[in-house]
Amino acid sequence: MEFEKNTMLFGADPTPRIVAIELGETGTVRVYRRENDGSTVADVEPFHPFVWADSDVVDLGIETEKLRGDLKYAWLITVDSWKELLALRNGLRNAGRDFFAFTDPVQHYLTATGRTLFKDLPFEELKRMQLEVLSVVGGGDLGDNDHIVSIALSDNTGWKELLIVDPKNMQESEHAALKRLTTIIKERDPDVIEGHDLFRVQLPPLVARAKKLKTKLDWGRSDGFLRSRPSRLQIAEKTIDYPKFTVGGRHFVDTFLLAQFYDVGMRSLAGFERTDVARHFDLCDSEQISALTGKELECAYKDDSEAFRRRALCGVRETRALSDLLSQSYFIQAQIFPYNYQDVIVRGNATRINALFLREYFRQRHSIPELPMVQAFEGGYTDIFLTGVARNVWHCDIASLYPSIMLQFDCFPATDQLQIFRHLLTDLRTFRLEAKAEMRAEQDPAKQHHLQALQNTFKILLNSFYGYLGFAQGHFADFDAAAHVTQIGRDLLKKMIDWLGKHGAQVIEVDTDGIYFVPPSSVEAGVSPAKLQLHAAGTAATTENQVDELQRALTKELPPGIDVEIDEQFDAMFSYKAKNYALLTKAGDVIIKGGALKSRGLEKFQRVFVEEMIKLIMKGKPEAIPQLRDEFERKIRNREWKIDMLMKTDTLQDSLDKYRAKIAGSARNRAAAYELALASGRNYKPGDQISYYIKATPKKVPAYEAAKLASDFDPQNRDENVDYYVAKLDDLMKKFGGLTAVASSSAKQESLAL
DNA sequence: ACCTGTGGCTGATCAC
DNA sequence: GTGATCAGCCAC
Repeated sequence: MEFEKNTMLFGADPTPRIVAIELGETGTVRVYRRENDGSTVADVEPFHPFVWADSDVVDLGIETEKLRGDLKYAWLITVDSWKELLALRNGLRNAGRDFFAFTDPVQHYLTATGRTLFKDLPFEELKRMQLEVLSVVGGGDLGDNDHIVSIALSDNTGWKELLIVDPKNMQESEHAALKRLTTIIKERDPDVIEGHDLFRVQLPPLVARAKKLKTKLDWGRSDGFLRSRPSRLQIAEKTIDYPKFTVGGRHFVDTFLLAQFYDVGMRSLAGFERTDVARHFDLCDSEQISALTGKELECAYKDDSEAFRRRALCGVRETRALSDLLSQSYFIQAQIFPYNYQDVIVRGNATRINALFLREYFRQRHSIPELPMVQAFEGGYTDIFLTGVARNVWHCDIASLYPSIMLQFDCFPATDQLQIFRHLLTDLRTFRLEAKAEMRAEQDPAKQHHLQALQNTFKILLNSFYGYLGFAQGHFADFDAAAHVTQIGRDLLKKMIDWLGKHGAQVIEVDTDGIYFVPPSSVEAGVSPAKLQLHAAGTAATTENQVDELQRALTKELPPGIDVEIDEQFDAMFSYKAKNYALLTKAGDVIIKGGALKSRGLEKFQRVFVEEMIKLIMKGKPEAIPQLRDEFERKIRNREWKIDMLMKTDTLQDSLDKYRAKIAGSARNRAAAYELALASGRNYKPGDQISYYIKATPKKVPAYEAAKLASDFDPQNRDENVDYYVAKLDDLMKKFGGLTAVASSSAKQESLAL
């Protein structure tokens, strides 16, 4: 199956192996292509940016094209250069006309032509260079005393080079290193420059030093300069401000941002520094070398030691390995969406889907709608029917619930007159199944890996379509349709719950598309739920039949196209609150879900304690819990742990200025992490993490006054507030005290006991 | 300039 | 104390 032939998804122009697009001389773009011999050629192509307008503009002396259909923006104005487009936009704004236009010239070009980057280009043929700059901080942030001490470079062919600034001849040597860096970039001509925290940490000092030392960073493919402007990135609940750097004809990829995106799905990274991420993926070839920081690093540098060289090169090696893992999915997405490679990474799913809609409406010369009025709508159904411990717990869920509902019940945007939504959803679903099947059949590991990345990309896209319906900035968003989808989802789930209940199952917990329950045969009828002891029944063979039988019976209750899977069985479940539970797998592993049980907002000792306690509860040994508590208390009082067990790590969401402003305006409460960040005098930014603990104080004071940075902790002279931490332990005991023995009923189920 | 959605729990703080 | 509010994090 050649997925790339689907023009709605991949664009209508199949031009292969484009590696970059750059704005050229007036009215042109340069299209850089990779030839089969590995060289790069530049084609100069005409450039016609455009504006969608809500009315004819002949009165302004501009020609327009009337588009099909009766949607709001039904006139297309095309001009011959970027300069003209900027002038047109100003003209329309001044004339009070309503219009819509992309702000990015590359999106204009790719949308208008139907081209995308990287078609038919293996990932290995992309020229990726890694960069790591080490600086010595001589005072405040990027002060005059700061210097670059080394620039490490590598690329995906295995080449590497280390530029070290001579400490005895700082200025001249630094100047030479920067010039050499520019020369190397021009000679090796990478498509992509990769680095960890490239935008916030690596590039700003380079620019600052280059300015100071009067050397130009003309890294562009046609000699253009490095440019930057403040930008903002929303990653789940975090907002990261960063200077967005661009340079003509190349892409910047920041593995720090890739790690942030990765963690949204997995929530498994300990931190976001390169060493944290590399360690998580088991990419550290030598932790000690990599972890060499601060003073140690400075000494190693001044001694001109081998350790310094190894450390400096270790960074780019790890960055390359990280990028190998994390950037492939975006490489594929760049073949689909009309965005620059570096922009595909930072654009959200719904924004990217919007770009697909607009490209297809443009191709078909069809009018487009205005942004819809925002409306709140209800989400998925969540409920809990039983708290405490249950044994022999099964899980069932509806396979890809929202995509199935949208297709089965025709929940599509009302304004989508070309039915793009339906077509894309249908195709993506087919493609995903095919890519999965092909992947299983494939022998070559490299091709298998590619297919895996492809099917995963399809999956993410597929799951974003529902979100698009409720996306305020999507031209084809439809909040009524979104509300309809969730309404059907809630109804389906309630139907399943009813059916399970009627057939003797005990439903425990429900969330959106899945149900945890104790199967019928193991629920003892006539026992008061308050004393209900649920347990396993039957042999493995009969269980298998039971699963099939139940799954068939349940599916029969539901509309066609809605498939239920009983996908997992567990030895035990600890049900605490909605979206908060733990599972004991048949293999003996414990899976914990929910913020109340495993949030990063809890100190490590609390997370460990909760995990151990839940294990004991699920394994039927609650009597061992007081011992566990005493052991933890002893370790706290004897100060046996390293501070990482007691410290809390918070992520700064606001800038320090914004925090100050909010405090001044009583718009928020004080918080320890911000108070410490302010007191440190360092330039903390949103997205940065602060680790702190509570020190002993003569009087009881708010946490933010007793907080101390973990980095200021002195193991020789410990000052943590042991009573504070023991009290937390007892809070946990109280919190879970009533749920340790057997399943207890919630208020809703108590009526059954009567 | 940027932006998928809703639902739910907890700790910290603060006004009452 | 108690409840309200906010921020942060998590499930799906």
